[in-house]
Amino acid sequence: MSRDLDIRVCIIEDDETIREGYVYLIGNTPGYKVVGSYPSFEDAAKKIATDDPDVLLLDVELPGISGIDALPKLKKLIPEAYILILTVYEQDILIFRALGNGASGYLTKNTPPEKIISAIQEVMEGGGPMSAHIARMVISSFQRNEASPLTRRETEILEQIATGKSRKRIAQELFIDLETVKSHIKNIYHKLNVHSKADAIKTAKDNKFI
Amino acid sequence: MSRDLDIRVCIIEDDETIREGYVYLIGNTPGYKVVGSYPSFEDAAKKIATDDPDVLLLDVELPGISGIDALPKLKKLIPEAYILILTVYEQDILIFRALGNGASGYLTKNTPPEKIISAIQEVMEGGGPMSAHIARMVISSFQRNEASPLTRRETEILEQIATGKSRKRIAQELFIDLETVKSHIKNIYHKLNVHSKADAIKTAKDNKFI
DNA sequence: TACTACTCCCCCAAATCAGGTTATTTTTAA
DNA sequence: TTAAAAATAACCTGATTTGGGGGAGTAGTA
Repeated sequence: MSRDLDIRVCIIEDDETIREGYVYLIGNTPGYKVVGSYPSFEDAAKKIATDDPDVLLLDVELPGISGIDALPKLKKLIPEAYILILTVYEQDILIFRALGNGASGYLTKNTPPEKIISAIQEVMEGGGPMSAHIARMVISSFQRNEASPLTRRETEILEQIATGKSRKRIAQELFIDLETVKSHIKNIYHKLNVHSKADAIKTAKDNKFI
Repeated sequence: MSRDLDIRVCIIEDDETIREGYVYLIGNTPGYKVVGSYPSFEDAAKKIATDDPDVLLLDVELPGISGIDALPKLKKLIPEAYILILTVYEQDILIFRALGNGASGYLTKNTPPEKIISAIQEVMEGGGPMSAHIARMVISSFQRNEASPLTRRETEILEQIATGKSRKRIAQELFIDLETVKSHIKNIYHKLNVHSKADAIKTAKDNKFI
């Protein structure tokens, strides 16, 4: 019999073999308890709220609605639970959408069993478990392109523009003349080969200049 | 004698006791080699390029120039090396500035010795080692505020505004009338109690509405 | 039914933006 | 220490955008 303080885990995974593997792994680990396991979001939706899980292991590639799109809905059904993504995909778009939609961790499926258990433990203790490559991609998303053609001041001004501030306001806050700001902007446009704020911001963000 | 394939590690840490601790730990781990250890960036700057480290352990609170501000300069001196931040500070501003300035990992000083070793290993293999709390903070930075007062369309439009696009262009890309965009913006301003693009963007970002 | 979200219309004045050219001073790097 | 790069500022023009006021219809939902 499982104790009351067991960590309650739910699983949504369409591949039966893999799903049963997780159920077996977690069910046989002391301190953990599987309170629900489903092959799709649709199946889970009806019952998961009463399962009252602490942690949900979620596959991203599900039949019907994808795991990523299911995330916000699951969040509403079980707002207190932590959701860990388990997937074979390591595409940046998927990762960032998953994290943006409320996932608290992101593991690839080659994660060894003991690591899955420790990830569940970790997320319960306030951590954010991620596979090594995922963590690197997340960190990289914060980093700038060293080879930016923009000078320090130009970069600073373009960042300010990206916050929606007018040229006049930027001038005031940087203690320089409006004409100077305009000069910088002209130079930025020339360097990036654009003719508007929006295009400059897009180009700069795409290339990690800002 | 250390072999040629040892991972070459440098350390910049002002506290001598801690620094010597790291030197001892790493120097006595097979497969790792300490090629330099310094109490400040200024001391490191002269010699670190010839040390040719694979990984640099960097403290953020240094005498003179701070570790975070030293990061870009260190990157230029040793562009091939991975830099791991080691610190007692867990403030978000510090973390994001460090990652933005080129750090490949972020560890707190209560990290046990074996974890420091495995973090060095991990970063060499393409990972992004982070302490549990740091990882959670990084993940949280991607997440939205569920309690946003903005509707889906308003959020979408404010996001578009934040990319620098004009109302006309937003209208075209969303296939709605310019007047509709203006209506949404008025509603956004009212809800956020602001009177300009810049203030709306700032409020929305501060509160993670976008 | 009332409410919310989304859509569209009219009006207005002020402010901002994009582009051109030139030129001085300050910083940085060779 | 000198040349190059970066940052600063000026003057010009015309087109575009912005913020704010009002009102109103439609669809979907509680």
